[in-house]
Amino acid sequence: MKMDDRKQKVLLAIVHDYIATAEPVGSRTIAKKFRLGVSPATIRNEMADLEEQGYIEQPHTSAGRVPSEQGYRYYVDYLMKKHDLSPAEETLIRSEFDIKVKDIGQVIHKTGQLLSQLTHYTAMVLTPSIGTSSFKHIQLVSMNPTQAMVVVVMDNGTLHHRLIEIPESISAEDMETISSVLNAKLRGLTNENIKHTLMKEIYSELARHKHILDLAMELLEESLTKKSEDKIYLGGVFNMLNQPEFHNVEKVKTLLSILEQEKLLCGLMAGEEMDLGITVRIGGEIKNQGIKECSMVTAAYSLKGQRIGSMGVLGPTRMEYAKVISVVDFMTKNLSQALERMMRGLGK
Amino acid sequence: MKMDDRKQKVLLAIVHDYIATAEPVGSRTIAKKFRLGVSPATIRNEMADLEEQGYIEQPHTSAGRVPSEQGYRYYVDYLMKKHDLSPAEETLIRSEFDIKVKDIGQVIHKTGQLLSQLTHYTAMVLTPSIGTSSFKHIQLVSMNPTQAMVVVVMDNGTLHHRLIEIPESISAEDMETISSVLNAKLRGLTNENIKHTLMKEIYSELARHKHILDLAMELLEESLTKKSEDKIYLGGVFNMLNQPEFHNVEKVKTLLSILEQEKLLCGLMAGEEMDLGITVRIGGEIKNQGIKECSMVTAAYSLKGQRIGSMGVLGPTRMEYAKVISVVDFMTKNLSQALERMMRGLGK
DNA sequence: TTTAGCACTCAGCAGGTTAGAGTGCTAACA
DNA sequence: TGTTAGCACTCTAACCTGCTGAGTGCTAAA
Repeated sequence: MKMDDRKQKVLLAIVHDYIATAEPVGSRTIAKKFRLGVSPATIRNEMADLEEQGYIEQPHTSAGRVPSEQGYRYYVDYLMKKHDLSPAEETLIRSEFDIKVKDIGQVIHKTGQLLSQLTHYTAMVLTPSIGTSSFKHIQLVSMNPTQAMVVVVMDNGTLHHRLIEIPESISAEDMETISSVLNAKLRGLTNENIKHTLMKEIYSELARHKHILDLAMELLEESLTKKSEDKIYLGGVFNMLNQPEFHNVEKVKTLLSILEQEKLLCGLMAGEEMDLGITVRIGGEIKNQGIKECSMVTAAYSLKGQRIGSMGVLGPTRMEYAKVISVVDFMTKNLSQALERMMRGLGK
Repeated sequence: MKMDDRKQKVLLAIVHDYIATAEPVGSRTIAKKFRLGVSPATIRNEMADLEEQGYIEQPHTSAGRVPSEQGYRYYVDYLMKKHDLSPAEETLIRSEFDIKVKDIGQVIHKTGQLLSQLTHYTAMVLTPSIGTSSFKHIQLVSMNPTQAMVVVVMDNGTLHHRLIEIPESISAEDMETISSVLNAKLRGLTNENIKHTLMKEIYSELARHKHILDLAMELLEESLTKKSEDKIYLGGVFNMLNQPEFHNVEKVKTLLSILEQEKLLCGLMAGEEMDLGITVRIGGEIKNQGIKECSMVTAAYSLKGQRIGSMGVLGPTRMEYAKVISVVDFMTKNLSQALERMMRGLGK
C-alpha cells in the first residue's frame, strides 16, 4: 500500500502519541507536539484519508483517532525506527547472565525477569527442548533393603532418576556389578544403537537380575527418547495491571485465565514461525480470542544454530514495539551465547 | 467476653449472611431469613449493642451491618460449627493423592490445586524442608576431557549434582577410583561424622587428585549441610478475582504484588506458630499491611510427628471459615500420610 | 421486655445541563 | 490545487439535582 510522506508522518505521530498517552489523538495535539508545519485542519484532512484506508479509527464521534491493527502493522513494518538499548541496559543484561550461569533453569528464569523488567510487559520464556542424546553414566544405588535409585547422567548435562522396588535378595555389590556392566556395554550409545543383540548379551550375563535390569532399562530408554517437556516461565504478569487497558477487572480475568493455561501458551510460542527472526503479532494476528487486544513479540533462541526454544513479550496492542523488539533481539542473542558457553564441551 | 444467647444468634446470622452475600445485613433480612422469632426492631436493639461492643460495624449510616475483625474472631472461636467435607470431596482428595504419589514436587503441586479448587480461594503450600541427612552414593562422571559431573544421592531420595572443571590429565578410570574410595570411606556419614583424620587419610590416598577431590567434597558438604530451600507453591490466585472485594483493580494490584514476593509469603507461612494445629489469622492479625483485608488459614504438615512444612488458604476476611478450616485440616492429614507412604523405608 | 410506628439519614440512580474536545464542511487564500 | 481559518455540529464526561428505598434510632404503647 503506497502512502504519501505526510500521511506517514501523521500516522507515525498518532502511533507514537497513542503509545505514550493511551488517549485518542486529536489533530490539534499532533500539530502542536509534532511540528509537521501544517495546521490542524490539514492534518484533519489527512486523518480522514487514513481512516478511510483503515489505518486509524475513531472510538466515537468527538474523540481523536487511535491506530487500528492495520495501522500498527504498517508502523511496525515500515515506519518504526530501531531503538537501541542504552549501554546501562546492555551492561545489566550481560552482567546478570555472567553471574547466574549455573544451570539452565536459572538462566531461563533470569531471562524472563529481565525481559519483563526492561519492557514493563509480561515475559514468557519456553524452556529449551534439547532433544534426544546419549548417556554418560548409569548408576544403581541401594537405598534400603527393598528400594534402589536408578540415576542416569546424560551427555547434555541433565540427570534423570527413579526409585525402584527391588527384591531383598539383591546386595549392594550386585547393583554395583549391574551398573558397571551397563556402563561398559552401553555408554555413549543412543537409543537406536542399543541393538537387541547387545541387550541379549547383557541379559544373559546378568540373568539373575532380570527384574531389576528391566526397571533400569526402562528409565534409560525413557531418558534417551523423551524430549524434555515444554515448560514455560512467566514473568511480570503484574506489570500488565499498570497498563490502562487492564483497569477493568473483567479484562484482567480473561488475561489471567489465559496465562494460567500453560499448554495454550506453549502452543502460541512454539507455533508456526520456525525461522530465527523476530515475529510480531498484533491483536487478532494472535490466534486467540481472549488476548485479541494484545500483541506478542516472539523470537527463537538457538544452540549451535539450531532453534531450541523461544521467548516472547506480551503487552497491549498499544505496545512500545521498537523498544520491545530490540530488547527481545538482544536477549535472544545473549541467551543463545550463555547457553553456548554453558554447553561448551558437552555432547550437544 | 460474655454475650447473651440471642446476641450470639444475631451475630451468627450477620456473619453467615454476609459471608454468603457480601452485602451489609439489615435487621429485616435477619428477621426474615433466620427466624429468630423476634421483630426487626428487637434485632435492631441487639445490633446496636453488638456495634457498641465492637463485633459489627456499619459501612455508612443507612446501610446494614458487617462483621468486624473482632466479630469474625468471636465467630471462629465460639460460634462456628464444624463443617465436614462431603464424601465426594474426601474421595476426590484421597484418589488424587493415591495416583499422583510419584515425587515430592508433584504432591505439593496437587495439594495446592486441591486446596484452591475445594475452597475457591488462593492456596499456598510451602515445600517440605527435610533437613540434613546422610548420603548414599557419590559418583564422578567424566563428561568430556575438561569437565566432569559430580552426583550425590542422599538417603532421603533427593539428588544433587554439579559440573566441575578437571585437568585433562585425569582419566575416566581415575574418577571411578575416586568415586569408589569416597563411597567406601564416607557413605552414610553425616557432616559431623566426617572426621578430619578420615579426610586426611583420603587425601593422602588420592594425593594426585587433590584439586578434583576438593571440588567433589565441596558439593558433598553443601548437600549434607544445606536445608532444602523454602519454596512456595501458589494455586488459584485467579479465584480471588471472582470475590467481589477484588472487583477493584487497585486491590488486585496490591494482592498480586504481595503474592509475587515469595520470601514474604514464606515468612508469613513459616512464621511464629510452630504447633501442629490450625491457625486462623483474620485481617490485621496477618502482620502485613497489603493483605489486611484478607484472612489466612494455615496448618503445618508433618513427617514422623515432626513439622516439616505448611500449607494455607488466603481469602477475603469474609471467608467461609468453617469450610476452609475443615479442608485444610483434612488436607494436612492426607498430605502427611502421603509423604509418610512415600518416604517409607527411606532414611528420613 | 418487646414491638409498632415514625422521623431521619444516606447511597445510588435517573434525568438534565454544561463544558470542552474534536470533528467535518465551506469558503477564502496563496 | 493545496492549505487554512472559521464555524456549526456531535458526543462524552462531569456535575448537579431530586427521588427512591433500605436501613436506622427513638419513642411510646402493649
